[in-house]
Amino acid sequence: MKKVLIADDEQDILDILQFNLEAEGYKVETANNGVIAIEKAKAFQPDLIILDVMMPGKTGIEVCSALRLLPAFKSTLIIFLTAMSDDTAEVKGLETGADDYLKKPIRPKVLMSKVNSLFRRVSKEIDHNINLGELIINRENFSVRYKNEDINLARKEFELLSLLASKPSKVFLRNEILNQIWGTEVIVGDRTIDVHIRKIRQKLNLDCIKTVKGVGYKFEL
Amino acid sequence: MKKVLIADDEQDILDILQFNLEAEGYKVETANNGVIAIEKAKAFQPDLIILDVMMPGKTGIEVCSALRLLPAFKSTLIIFLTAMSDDTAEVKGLETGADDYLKKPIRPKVLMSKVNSLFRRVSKEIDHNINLGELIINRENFSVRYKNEDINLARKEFELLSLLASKPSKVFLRNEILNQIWGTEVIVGDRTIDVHIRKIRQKLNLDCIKTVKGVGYKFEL
DNA sequence: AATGGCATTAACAATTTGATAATACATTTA
DNA sequence: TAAATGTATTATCAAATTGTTAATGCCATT
Repeated sequence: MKKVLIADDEQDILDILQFNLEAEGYKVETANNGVIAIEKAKAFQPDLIILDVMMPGKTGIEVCSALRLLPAFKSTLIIFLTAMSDDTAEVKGLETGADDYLKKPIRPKVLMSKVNSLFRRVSKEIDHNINLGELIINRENFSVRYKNEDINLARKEFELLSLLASKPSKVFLRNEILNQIWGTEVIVGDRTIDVHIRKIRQKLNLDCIKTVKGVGYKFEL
Repeated sequence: MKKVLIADDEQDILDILQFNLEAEGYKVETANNGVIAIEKAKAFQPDLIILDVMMPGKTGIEVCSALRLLPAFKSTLIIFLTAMSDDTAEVKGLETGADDYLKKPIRPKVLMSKVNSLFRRVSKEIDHNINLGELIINRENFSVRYKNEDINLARKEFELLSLLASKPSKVFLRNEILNQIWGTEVIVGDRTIDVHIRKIRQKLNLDCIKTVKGVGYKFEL
């Protein structure tokens, strides 16, 4: 079940949004201001955050920028709520890294169609992407990003990392790995895997591949 | 979701148009005059721009001409709003490169039918154009423009570039490429793709085709 | 028939990648 | 502690892959 966090200083709006979202099966949390929104976001780990732009204290835009700095919120969906009056807010909002915006007064149907279509959009991308906080593996682009920097992995290295990361915490036996990546035909020596593992560790400079002695390897952040 | 920019100096008109467009699921931005319209157009990158002809400062026609000079707006839809009185405006407007015009007073139903039908018309053509900032690929005329200069690509070169550019960042496997461009019947040698790639790189003089060794090629600006 | 443009191939150079061996290190076991 | 076992690291070489250039054959046009 998808989780949505709503932040607005008007209780009415919170109620309306919460009602509608819950009616469609989303799990909802609310926050009355920007500071609380950030706290709740960290605790609740929502898939979508709806942020009012004008809030006392921290504005929605500030909340958004703050969250985007955290790896856990790199790819969280964010929608802004703006009052009719603020004109430039929209442009600025999208630049800050929001995925969409919504103008007040809110019409539930418009809201829900936006929310649903955002989730639909993301669910298509999910096939190709393994998203692990600061580490993003994209099978379509054969790319690996860590802390927003591209890591250049060779083919076998990529396949190996990709395999391990596809099921974090699962221990892959050396045999399993050989079968998955090298196939049953090719026969390679024992040290081959180690060497590739080492290169990945080196390039990634991140201790995410654990050795399980006598058994195999596993991916774990 | 399609993006629409509306420029008019009358707030009433902006409100009416915005309301109707958003009700149909368009993402809307507004501008009160020509200068702001141009700024917003650049930032917002709308799919459709609705321009009032009579605006203080820059007229809609001037805005249109200015935008059409920029490659990013070569194929953006533009609709003019004209008062009953201006007679010649329509003709002039279409000459400047507008796709349609609308007479005031505006009737929402007429507006929406025009907008929708324009998008429908374009959605058929959209296959023909790939627009990537300074690089414009037009499948209809087999033409490629880079920085407003025509690049002359041979057929296979064009198809290849066109394929890669159709999904920037996606890595196309050599097999995929062969299937898409040469089909399954024809069998060509291994170096054929490379040679074409090289020629494209040479002619485009732009480092946009990346090699992913052992995998394939991808387009990336 | 001659020309010019294009697609393909051949041949070779350059580069990248993968596998292995040799060695060093770490952990467990006797 | 010494031996045994398993893994890490490094250098090195072989193999695979791609880049480049020139040459060939084809086709349409003149």
